[in-house]
Formats: sequence, C-alpha cells, structure tokens
Amino acid sequence: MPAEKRVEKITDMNHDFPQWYTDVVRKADLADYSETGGCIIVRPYGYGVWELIQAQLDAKFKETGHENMYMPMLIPESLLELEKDHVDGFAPEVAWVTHAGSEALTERLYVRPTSEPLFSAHFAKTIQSWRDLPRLYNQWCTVMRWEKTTRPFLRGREFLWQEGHTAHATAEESLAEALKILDIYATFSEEVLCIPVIKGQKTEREKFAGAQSTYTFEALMHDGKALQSGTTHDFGDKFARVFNIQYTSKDNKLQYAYQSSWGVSSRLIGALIMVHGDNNGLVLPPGIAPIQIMVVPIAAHKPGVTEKAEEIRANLAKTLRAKIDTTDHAPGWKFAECEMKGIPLRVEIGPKDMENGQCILVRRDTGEKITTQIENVTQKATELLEEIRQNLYARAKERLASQTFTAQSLPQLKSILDTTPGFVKAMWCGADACEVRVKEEATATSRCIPFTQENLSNTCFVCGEKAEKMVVWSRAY
RNA sequence: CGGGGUGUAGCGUAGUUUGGCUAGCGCGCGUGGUUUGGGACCACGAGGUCGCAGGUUCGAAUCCUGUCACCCCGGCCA
Repeated sequence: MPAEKRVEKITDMNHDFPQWYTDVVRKADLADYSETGGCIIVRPYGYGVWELIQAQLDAKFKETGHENMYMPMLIPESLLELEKDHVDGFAPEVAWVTHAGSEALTERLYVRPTSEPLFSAHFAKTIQSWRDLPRLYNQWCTVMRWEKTTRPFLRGREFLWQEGHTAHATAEESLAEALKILDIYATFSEEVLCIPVIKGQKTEREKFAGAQSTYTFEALMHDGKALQSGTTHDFGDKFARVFNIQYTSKDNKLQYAYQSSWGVSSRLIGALIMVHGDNNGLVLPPGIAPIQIMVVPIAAHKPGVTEKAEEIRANLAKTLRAKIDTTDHAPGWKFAECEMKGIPLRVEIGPKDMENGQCILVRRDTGEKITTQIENVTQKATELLEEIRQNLYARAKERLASQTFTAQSLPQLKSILDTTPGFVKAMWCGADACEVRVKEEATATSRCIPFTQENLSNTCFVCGEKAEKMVVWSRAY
C-alpha cells in the first residue's frame, strides 16, 4: 500500500472521512452534483462501474431463470394504500404527480420508491393456475425516495437499482427464493467487489415495510460504520391477500401465491469507495473497473514511444479493458489521475524501458512496481489483476475481523462504538424494547441476526433476560 | 420542523466589522514556446449583472428590509 499520501487534493481519510468520501467521488469522476436537489449526475466513469455490476448480476439472474421486464415509473395512489405496513413505511418519502399541464389529475400518481404494488397488481391479473408459477421477474430502473439528507451513491432521492419480484406456489418456495438471491448477492460482493459481508435476517424493527421477513448482507466501511448493501424479502402471502393474487392448485383449490422481492442499488458503488479507497483515491476491484489497465507513455515525444505504447495497449485490449493516456499532461499528473480513479494496473513505458524491451507495471493496491518484458505484459497483467482481486478481498476481510467485537452489556457496546467503531456482536432477548434502548442510548441499530450464530452468553446484553439470538449491532449509513 | 452558517469567474477564495472597488488572488481554461520516469515552467490572453428584489447614499460586494438557494447540527427516515 502506498505509504505516503501523494495526492494533495483529496482530504486525509483519517482526518475527515465524510469529506474524504466526497473528494473521492468527485476526483475519481464518478459523479457530480446536479441542478436537481438531492439527485446526483452519474458521470461516465461511475456509470461504467454500474454497467459492469449490472452486466454480471444480470447474467446471474438469468442463469437462475429470471426474466427482465419493465413497469411504469408512476403508480396510482389507490395501489399504495392497499398494504398498510407498506404505505406506513413509504408514504413520508413519496413524490407525487398531481397535475398534467395546468389540469389537476383525477387520481394522484406517485413516483415509485419501489414497485411491489404494480408487480402485485400485475400478478393478480396474470396468474390463474399453478402452471403459471413461479413467476421470476426483475427490472433495472431508478426509484425515487424523497430523502432529506442525501450523499452521493449512499442516499439519494433518485437512484439506480434492480428490483426482483417473484411469485410462487408455496411459502417454502418464496423463502427459498429470498435466500437464493441473497447468496447470489453475497457471492458477487465477495468474489467480484471483494467486499466481505455478513449475511443474516433483519429484526422486526428493521425489516422492509410490508415484508414477512427481510434478509440482508451487511458490509463494514473503512470508518467502522455499516452499510446495508442489499436486501431480499419474503412476503409470504401478505401482498397476495391484499392484491388478491390467487391461483388454482393441482388439486383444484384456490390458493394465495407467495412472493419475494429483492434489490441492490448504486449504493454498491458507495461501498466500493468506502471499503477499498485510500488517501490517494479510489481503488477498484478488477472485475468492475471500467479501465483495468492504463498505459502511460513517458517522454511521448521521443521517437517510437507513443507507437510502442499504443502497440502495448492494443495487445492488452484483446483480453482486458485497457486504455492509453495520450494527453499532454506530465507523467506525474497521469500517475496521480490513475490512482485517483482507482485503475488497478498501470503500465509505464519510456525510452529507457524500450532499450531493454521492457515496461513497468504498477499495482494500485500496493504501489508495487514490476518490471516485465513487453512480450509478456498481457500475461503478467492478467496474473496481477487476479492477485489484486485476492489481495483486496483478503485485506478487507482482515479489517472486518479486526473491527468486529463482542459486548456483554449495553454500556460496553456504547464504549466500543465510541472508541473503535465496527460490528459488535451481542446476545439479544428478541424484545423490541431492548432494540429501542440500544438505538436511544448507543445510537446503534441492529444490522442483522447472522445465519452463523455463536452463543456468547445466555442472557440479553440489554435487559439480562434469557437470550434468543446473537445480533450484530453497529452505527450505520 | 428547530438551531447555526454561507452565497463574489468553471472551482476555491480575499475584500464586508470602519461604504471610495476600475472587485484582488490561486487552481482551471485558451494561444505560443520550452519541457516530460511522481500533479513542469515562461509569456500573453479570455472569463464577474458580487444569489435575487427593493431601499439609504454623491457613491453599495460592503449599511437596511424582504426574498430565494445551498450547507452543517438536531428531529424524522430506506
């Protein structure tokens, strides 16, 4: 890891983490603020990351039998009101369309904060028989939630996401679907994004508005705060009963369908920044880096340098996302630019190297410089990208372990979070009152009830009554 | 919604207390030249209704009134 901070324009992350985050977003050219309050402009480089996330997840969804479709952005008010928990959860941050031109609409429309009502209404119309099940749908779109406090990629009024909506014949199947997708998400997060996660179930208090149960994968950011990176929900037949989604079973009985929904958003980009980034800027895992390797010619005006650099780029580009920087900036500028943008590998090629038929590969994650023969550069780069992927994951996993603690009492949990923020594991009795006390006294929330349970003690760390589950607590974004 | 703060060139700012501004500086931008292995340098140049609307004054970025926008801290919240 580059020891010294080489880019002055980025705030030191240990000094002011939120400012560091904002600096990275802007300097890495991921996003910009827009004229529309609370909504960001996703710049080409940031959108490039999103496209790579999208392409890989989309392939996984399709492998598991899901189909993409598209629902309207606007939903009539009458549909929102049908499911009570759902409306209670979303109504405060819903944006309304009330007029067409100067004429008031007879029924107000709201901009989707999520599309359960539309999918449910559609399922009700199109599902009649057990032969129609399961229905495995997904859509890539944006949604709108009128947040009061916004931060690029972490919380915005409009953001990019994908929402899967499925209907099944049985409760077992909708639950299995929610768990299957959670695995797809978590695997993608760990293997491609190099972000280790904790999988588990949300408590009643933290679950999705209208869900029967919510599952989540939680990641830990550099500053010790948690980020809910994605969720899957099992609705059971709750929405089906409200929207009247019924089918005739094999034995000719009228049954309610069981549903799931699940989503990840452009918030994943925020997670990438806050898990891997350092004081020189962004650090992107190779799997989602729009540019995996940047060729930087040194003394490009000297005879043959640009040509050789372009030849190297063309070779790399056969199998990798490779680019060349032919701008007239000084080399130091280009190096800093590569680092701010988190490009995993950089190639330096100048007159001195050409004399020896070699070039220099520089790793973003470690700063290490590797001299290699030009004819081997693609092979070497390919190996290094895989090493970088493994190193980023290993590094993040190590930090997660070092920032995970256990607490036996509420004061202890508070003291841990005040001094060394991170995940805190503690036993919980299951009572909502205890969860509320943690929130009020330690400003921490339950992140999840991990699937992998440990028995830390037999009593609740808040009230001392009999403990039911180990819960992971944290301060969160 | 409560408390605090800020609006001056694309960005960051000085100047406001004590009215004299033809509004200064850095970065960035344009042209030409010299450079090029960790954010190069020189020269010349372009760019401003000082958030907006009123008012006071010989004179307003500066004082007064109103208004709008944004930011921070609380409250509320996927």
